[in-house]
Amino acid sequence: MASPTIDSTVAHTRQRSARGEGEQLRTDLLVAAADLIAEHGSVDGISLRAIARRTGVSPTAVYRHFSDHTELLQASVRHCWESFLRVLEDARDGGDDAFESFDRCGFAYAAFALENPGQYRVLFSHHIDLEAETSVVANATFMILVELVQRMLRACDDDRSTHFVAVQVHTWIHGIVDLSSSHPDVEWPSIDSQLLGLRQSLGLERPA
Amino acid sequence: MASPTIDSTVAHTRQRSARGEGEQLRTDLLVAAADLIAEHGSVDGISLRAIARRTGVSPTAVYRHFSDHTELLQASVRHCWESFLRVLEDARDGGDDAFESFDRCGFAYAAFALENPGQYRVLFSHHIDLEAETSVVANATFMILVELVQRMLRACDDDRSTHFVAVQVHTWIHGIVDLSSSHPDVEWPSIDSQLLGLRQSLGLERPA
DNA sequence: TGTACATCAGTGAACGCGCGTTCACTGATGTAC
DNA sequence: TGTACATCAGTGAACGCGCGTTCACTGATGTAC
Repeated sequence: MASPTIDSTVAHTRQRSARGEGEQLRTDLLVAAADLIAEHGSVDGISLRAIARRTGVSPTAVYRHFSDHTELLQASVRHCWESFLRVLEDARDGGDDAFESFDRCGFAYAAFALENPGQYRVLFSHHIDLEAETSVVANATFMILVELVQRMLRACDDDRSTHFVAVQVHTWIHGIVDLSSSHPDVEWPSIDSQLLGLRQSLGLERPA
Repeated sequence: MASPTIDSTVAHTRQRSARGEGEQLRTDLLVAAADLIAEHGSVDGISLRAIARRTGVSPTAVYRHFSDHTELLQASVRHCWESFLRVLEDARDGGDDAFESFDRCGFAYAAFALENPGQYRVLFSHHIDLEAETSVVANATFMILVELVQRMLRACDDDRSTHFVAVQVHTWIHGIVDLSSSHPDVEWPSIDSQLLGLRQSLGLERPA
């Protein structure tokens, strides 16, 4: 409840970047921050000093790349969104069929959330003042879904509102993965059967 | 992102409880903690001193009722669960018809979550080591749902698994209210239309 | 080819702050005699 | 009816800690001449 020590791991090993390679530290800090967020399950309580420690660098080195603690956390949230978007794009682009893309995206979505519950929660379950650029990325992930739903509804001659159905898919899948990852002790039905139930209940099946 | 000052409000007004009324402070602390959790949207970062300040009492007074910071937060989470359970029980008991009870509970659930987003998130969207007694309360809320689903399925001669359908209802409604309250800036369909869509998609309609 | 200098990627000490917790205390109120 | 005392509901000062941020610095490396 009160946060246990979360950053005992120190990277003693890091050696100073070569001249001109200073940007490497920026990336290293974002990755360390994302890891800490993932472990902690929240962006609150992730200190600048803990991120620096995890990266193997003094707290003051952070200020060479970020103007303050807040900017570092914001950049790291954006980093998480970009990872998530890439996962969904890859799943979508694994083939041309909309129904198969939908299934692949569903599994990829669930896999990301269950493997990175802390990061996922930061993306969707925590009210954060996003920078504009992050909102753009967040919107792009939803547009992947909207597009797939549109292609499926067309293939079925189904005249439901694309946006409404996309919201239904999104709210439901979010509920499934958020509850599963928040309450791993509960015996949930398998993710596969839940995603199948979702697709059937929402009538998103390939026409016969 | 970095927590803004959240506890500027100090209750100067509180006067010392009368002799024998010392337990009043315990309740006051739980309410103050729940309020702070609700405002902050997370249990992390809610300090014992902030709770004492909000209650109008010195930090040391807390130790007359709780052994430490963690115990205070745990008790306050349990307090939130009990409020939530009471809301659902009241909604369920507003009439005998299972289908109407289901609708009342759905609205009550959504109303609680949207009016107390911080509290709701603490209940469902944050992995916490619950004490045993809190788990009992949490289970009781799910059993309300299971029971209602069972009555509806029976009325429909529907042989689907009660538990599976109850999980479907739970995951979906959680997704709806969690996303709505986490992202109030997005233009979601109305809660009413989303709950209606849920009930229709899951085939929980009164037989004709 | 040698050297002075600028640049770069950081470090380390120090600051003021809020935190959880401890300790000894205060002052009102009920109770025993 | 008066008084000594126990109990109760707190308070206030102090502690050591980790925090975000600042400041002046270091030492390696590239570059101009």
